[in-house]
Amino acid sequence: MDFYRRMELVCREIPYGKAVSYGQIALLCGKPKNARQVGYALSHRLVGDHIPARRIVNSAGKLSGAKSFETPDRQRELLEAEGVEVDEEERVDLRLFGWYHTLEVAEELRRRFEAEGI
DNA sequence: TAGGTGACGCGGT
DNA sequence: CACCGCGCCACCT
Repeated sequence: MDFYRRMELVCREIPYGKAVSYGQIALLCGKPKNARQVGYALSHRLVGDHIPARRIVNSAGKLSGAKSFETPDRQRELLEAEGVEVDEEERVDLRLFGWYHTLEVAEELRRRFEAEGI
């Protein structure tokens, strides 16, 4: 299975104005223990730049990858531009802006991976 | 092959 | 709350 190709499809499902953790992405990709790999893929640009990397934060809501953007505050600016509040600690409240995917979304993605042999 | 490094996460304190 | 220790795993020396 191609984890990075899966990541691309999963990331496209993250809604505008929402944020999600590395762990959630890994889970949807079928490898719940690979949260670190999600960060690795993003920092090394292994999944293309057309995915909403700005919406991926750690489980505490912190913008842990901000330093990898054009400028250190770029991620915060992009998120705020779509209505996501970021506090002075570079953190978003996932209870308010977190993306809680449905079982339907998870199954739909699984079917797609299966169908496309990913 | 062995050891080090993280855009990580969880549980304990 | 915060901080810390530890498990985790793909990659890179």
